[in-house]
Amino acid sequence: MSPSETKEKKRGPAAATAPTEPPREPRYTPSEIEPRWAERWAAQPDLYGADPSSSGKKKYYVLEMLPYPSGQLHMGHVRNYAIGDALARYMWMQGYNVLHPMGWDAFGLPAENAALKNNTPPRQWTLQNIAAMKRQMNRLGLAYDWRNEVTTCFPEYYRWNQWFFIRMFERGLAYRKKSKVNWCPECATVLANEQVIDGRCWRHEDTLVEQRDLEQWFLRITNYAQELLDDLSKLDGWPEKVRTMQRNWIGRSEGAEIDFAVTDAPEEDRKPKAAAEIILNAIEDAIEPPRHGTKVLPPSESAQATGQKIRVFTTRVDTIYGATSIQLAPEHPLVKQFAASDSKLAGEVAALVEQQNQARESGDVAAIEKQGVFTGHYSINPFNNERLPIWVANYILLDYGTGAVMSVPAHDERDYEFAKKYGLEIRVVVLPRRSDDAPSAEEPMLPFTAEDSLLINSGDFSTLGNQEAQHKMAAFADQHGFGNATVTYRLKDWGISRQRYWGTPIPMLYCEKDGIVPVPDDQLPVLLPENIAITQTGGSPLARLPEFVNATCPKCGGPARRETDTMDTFVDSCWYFYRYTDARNSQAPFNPATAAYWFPIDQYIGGVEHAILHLIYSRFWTKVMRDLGLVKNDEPVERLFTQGMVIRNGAKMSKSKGNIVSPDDMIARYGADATRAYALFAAPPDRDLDWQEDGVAGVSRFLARVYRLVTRYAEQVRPHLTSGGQTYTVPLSRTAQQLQRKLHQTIHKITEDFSGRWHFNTCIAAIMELVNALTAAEPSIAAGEVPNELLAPILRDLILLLAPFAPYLAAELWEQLGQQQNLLRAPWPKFDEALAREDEIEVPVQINGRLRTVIRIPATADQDAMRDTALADEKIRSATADKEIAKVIIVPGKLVNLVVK
RNA sequence: GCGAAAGUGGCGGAAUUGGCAGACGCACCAGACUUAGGAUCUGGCGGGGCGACCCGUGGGGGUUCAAAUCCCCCCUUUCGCACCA
Repeated sequence: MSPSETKEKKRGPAAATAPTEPPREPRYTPSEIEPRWAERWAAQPDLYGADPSSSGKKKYYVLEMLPYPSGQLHMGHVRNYAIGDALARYMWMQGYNVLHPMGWDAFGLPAENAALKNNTPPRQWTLQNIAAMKRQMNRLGLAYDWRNEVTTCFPEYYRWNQWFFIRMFERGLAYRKKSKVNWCPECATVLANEQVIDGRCWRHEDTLVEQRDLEQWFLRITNYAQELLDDLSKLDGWPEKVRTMQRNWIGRSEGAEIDFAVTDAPEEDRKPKAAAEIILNAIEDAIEPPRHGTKVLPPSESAQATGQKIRVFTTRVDTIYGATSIQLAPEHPLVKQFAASDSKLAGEVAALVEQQNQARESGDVAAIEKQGVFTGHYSINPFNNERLPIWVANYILLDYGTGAVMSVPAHDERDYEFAKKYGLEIRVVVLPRRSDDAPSAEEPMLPFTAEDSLLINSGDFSTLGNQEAQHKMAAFADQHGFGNATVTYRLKDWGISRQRYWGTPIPMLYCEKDGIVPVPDDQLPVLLPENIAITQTGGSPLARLPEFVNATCPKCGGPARRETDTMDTFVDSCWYFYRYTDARNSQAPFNPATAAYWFPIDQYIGGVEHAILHLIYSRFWTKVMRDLGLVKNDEPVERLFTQGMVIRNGAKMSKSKGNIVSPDDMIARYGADATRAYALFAAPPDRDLDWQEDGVAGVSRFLARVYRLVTRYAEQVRPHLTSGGQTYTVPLSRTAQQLQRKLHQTIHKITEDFSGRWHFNTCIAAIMELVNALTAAEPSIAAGEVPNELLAPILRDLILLLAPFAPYLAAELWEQLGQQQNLLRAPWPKFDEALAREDEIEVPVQINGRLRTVIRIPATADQDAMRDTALADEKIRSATADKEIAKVIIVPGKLVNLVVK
């Protein structure tokens, strides 16, 4: 027998309230109530079941982002799940067929690190963590249908990763290439572009990412760049912030590519020596001669040998007559070629790259001073046949556009800065457009970069508007074979190869004879060997297992080598939410008909940190699946909600900050209901939440008050809950009416919030107000002024309103009211506007906008009545006695303002 | 540098539309009760003033009968982007 029960018995039954003698009542003991209910719920696996064939019900798919099984839930998880769970419970009570699943993003590096540290196999470590976190979730009372649980490290799941990969390979969407890739020395693996933040690893903020040349598998996400961009405009249920981030990430820009021929023509004498060359000579003098006596070809000679073209990308082809140099990225192939025969140049470029790398470490890339080196070579502007010096510049990026740029100092900030520094010519070729469509007479402030402008000094294109000129000049280039209009994206193909163990094996074979061969479908899954010792960081552990590596080519039957890299774990989370709809399917990733019923996800909830990574990859995957004929929807997620962070003492909760609050601690002290309700009460869900333990205690006190209140009247109202309608034998007292009114106002407030604003903090505050009103009315209840016929539905509805936020307490009290029906299947309280309406209202009366008094008037009072009552008020009469009332402003039902001189 | 969001008591926050600033909770103060509890109940709680009143939503200006809310300028914080040609 628990201590609380002992106390209960000693205290005896609840007595009617008497102000002088507080009743002895049972205490609210979440530590007893909650585990009891958790056990009952666990025994009913279909309690939160979703039924696709459910007749007549509308479907609702609510989903929280699946966690990585680190071993412990943190408060960010609790907040995330408390939001989703409240919504799921509300939708159930609204009569929807709700799918609310949960799973585990179970592959990933921490399992390997843990294996290294504790000598525990990754699988074992992961499964232990899953068990621990699942226990925490159940203790929190989260309403998940575990029958659809998805664990991404199980072969039953990852075999479909492999299946999808092969489908993509067949369609040219997965390909292998050698390229410069991001390498995190700490992770000892390659990272996707999306996993590099400010040149650093997304998991290791202090670790600079290196560039390595490696053979990698890529997914051709760029094929979908335009659609991923276009469809963002359809996602009006997504936060604008996330859409903007994705737009920036995709980074579409329209422009033109133009070829500049590298020239071997000797320098013309009639042209004055360019300032650049003067500077170059000075630099030359300052630099030591090549040490090994390499033969340095004169610029013209080396160019003569090539006769090549430099292709530049520009969004401002209209300014091409203002180009005064060509700038190449230091890594541009032509630079290598120039440098091969020019060791001085090679040294200068190397110095440039070195400086750039050092600057990169300091973080602020844009602030790095622009530096360049003249190559000694020239190229020809195809529009006017001018000879332009070719430079190497540190601000040109190899992997954007063509890695080469025409420099137009008059009309580009960076080119301007560069030209000023090195004394390059600055030539104005567009002018602001005046209101009469003529070019402005004055020289504009340089650099002049405004979009709407008119061309000058641009041959046949002069006087054109620059938009028009862009089209005509690109067309001109096309006609003459030296360029074309084009579109570039910043988005790059997704590199998914990881030199790690704990991930999905890439189902590919390398055969001497047949080359790259996919593993046949009937041999899937390619199982991840589990008896492997993780002994070191780095390298692909699978490569050290001969029995894994050595395979047979399915085409020729000869020996083949297996791919030993594994897939990026973001592949796992690309489509897991489809698997939830049909998680035990062994014939296909899921049944398309079932997915078609549930998709798109109605509400997805998670942290904003996935705004790019997961949320762009999974959009891509859905589009691929659509093209494979598996799904009908273009987008996976209808509405997205990004919750704020949980912070404490001014910083995000983290081990390194030492400000972690453990959910287990909170549950042990205050219960799951209080912990969850506080997570919703302390701030609106989209804002950061400041965790204050005193606040949890406050919410816990509130729940205890509800518990005592309902317990106190449970027995007396129970018989009055069976009948359907509310019939009263006597007219309701004023107090009774007010309680009823407060109830309906609360129903209205919470129902409205669930349908849009999601300010659950004020929802819980509203329930507190309702409870305060009930408490205040207790003397009247004791005096028999509130009939049980009314008190019964008020208490019942109070429990229902509380259920999404504090499910354990709601279930407990629901039973105390004698209700047999599952609370989640009980209908949400119905709002009655007539009952919520006030009959008498307080209206502020102002004089010149300052509050002077408050009058009580019937809610139905018209403007005249409001004016008369206000003017008759004693305070107002004395305040306006010797003054002239110039004007009376009346806002019906709101306020009276007297304008007095 | 560009873009977005935010700035309200000692603290978390409230105030869908311009209409009583500070709901609700925490902390604090006073009291009641006591089987002294991680209680509970009642009252108070932006600042100033004995008072009538005055001041008050980051700062400064403006619009309005009326501004936390709208407009202009500035400051601070957070987030995103940042040599993208």
